[in-house]
Amino acid sequence: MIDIKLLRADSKKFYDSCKARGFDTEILDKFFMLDSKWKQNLRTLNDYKHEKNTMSLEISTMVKTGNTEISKLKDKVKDINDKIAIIEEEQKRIEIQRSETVHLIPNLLADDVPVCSGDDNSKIVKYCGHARVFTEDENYFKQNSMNSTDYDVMHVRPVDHQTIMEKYDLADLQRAGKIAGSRFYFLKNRLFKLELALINYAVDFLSQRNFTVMEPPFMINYTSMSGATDIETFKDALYKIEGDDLYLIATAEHPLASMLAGEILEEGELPLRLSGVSPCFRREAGAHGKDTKGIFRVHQFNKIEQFIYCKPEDSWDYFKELVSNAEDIYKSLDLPYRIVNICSGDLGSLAAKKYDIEVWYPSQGKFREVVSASNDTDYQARSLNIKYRTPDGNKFVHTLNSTAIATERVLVAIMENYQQENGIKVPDVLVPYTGFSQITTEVK
RNA sequence: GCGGGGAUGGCCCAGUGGUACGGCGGCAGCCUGCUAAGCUGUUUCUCGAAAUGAGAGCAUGGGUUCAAAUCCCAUUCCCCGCGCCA
Repeated sequence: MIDIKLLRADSKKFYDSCKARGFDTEILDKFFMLDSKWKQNLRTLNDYKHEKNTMSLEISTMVKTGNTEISKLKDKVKDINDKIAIIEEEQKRIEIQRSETVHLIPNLLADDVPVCSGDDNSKIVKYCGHARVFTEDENYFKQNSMNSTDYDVMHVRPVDHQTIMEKYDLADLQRAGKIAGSRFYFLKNRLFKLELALINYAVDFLSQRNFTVMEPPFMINYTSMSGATDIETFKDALYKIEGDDLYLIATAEHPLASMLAGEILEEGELPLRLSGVSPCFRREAGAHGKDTKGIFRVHQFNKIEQFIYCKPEDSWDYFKELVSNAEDIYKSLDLPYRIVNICSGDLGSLAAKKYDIEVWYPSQGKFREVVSASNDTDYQARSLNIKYRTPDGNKFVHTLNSTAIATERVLVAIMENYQQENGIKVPDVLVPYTGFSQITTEVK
């Protein structure tokens, strides 16, 4: 959530930011309307309460001195109590409305976010790697990789991952569909082992970079979820457990962010580098018809997430650190990728800035998102009330998050980029984790 | 799931209906040749330009009362014991 004091003091910033994101600025107008009402009410409420407290004190001294003429005063206080009750009820209503409104106001944009909308307008920051590109995709590839010339031309379209999975008996989507529905899967044999290898690789990788690795709760309650996300917008994306106040997490970011809710950290504890390994559950409502085949877009996938709590003045440095950690992973896996500066119209409301890493998928002839790194500045920390102690008082920390590996998407990327005539080569860095270097029909 | 105990400011802890005691730590100042000790103040949130202004705040939500940390009801979490369980 945004800083109400800052909003009151510098409303123009917020109007500009909202416009750039394509948000309706009416919410800001609505906020100011409700806020002035709220302030007005608060004043009269406090005046009445003051009067009440004074009288109560008078009664107290009268009781002590044995004065019995207190019933008149009691009646007066009762009258005031009635008035207070009426205003308080109204104030509660206003507060709820105001808080709903405030939660709809998105974070202020960082200065270097491209102002526009639509995926195609996000700015390509960097391309890296050696790609395999089907002849027909050559122009598209060049246009979207800052004119990279580092690629092999394929004269036959590379095979898509669902075909590969079928051929080598690596998954069972049909039976998963039977028992759970579409967008679920059984991962089998060496593909499953490859997934375990990816998880272990990421865990080792992040441990070496000073992250505390952990497995978080896979379900959290409403309060935590709404603090960690923009829950009103994402309600349809989340699975709710019937009969309990629990939601399945859509990313480990949710528990990693809410775990410190309400806490005050010591300056020396920061930065706090945390990594969460968890399944992610997403309803993918509104994605009908998109990526319906295979395991690219599914209701349940595993992910290793990076999360950092830090001091406000350091957060842009840690943003770079998160992105370069992720980059180093894709470099080490030798997957061709580009980095995209997500434009204002596509940014989630928590993020001040977001970089995506997109890997080249040769069968699709497209770059597709595998990593999303955001600096949420103090927006998430304010909703969750996470501060740190400074000599000038307690201040909100900044929070940042980034994917390290979303395993299902990376498995797809490996199958597509590492395919050979009679199998899939395992990326070199993963071989120590898998114990095999090929996925073929011969061995399960 | 059952029984018992508990939750108070950054931390520890007191408080059986009258408006949060005390300590520790942190910060600021005073005192000191320096350090330590000592002394004084301060320590959460909100409204307010500010006040030597006011309000709120004792796990959460209700209730009783002129007045609730305190009494009543419900809920959450933690600890101990029992039960169940991969």
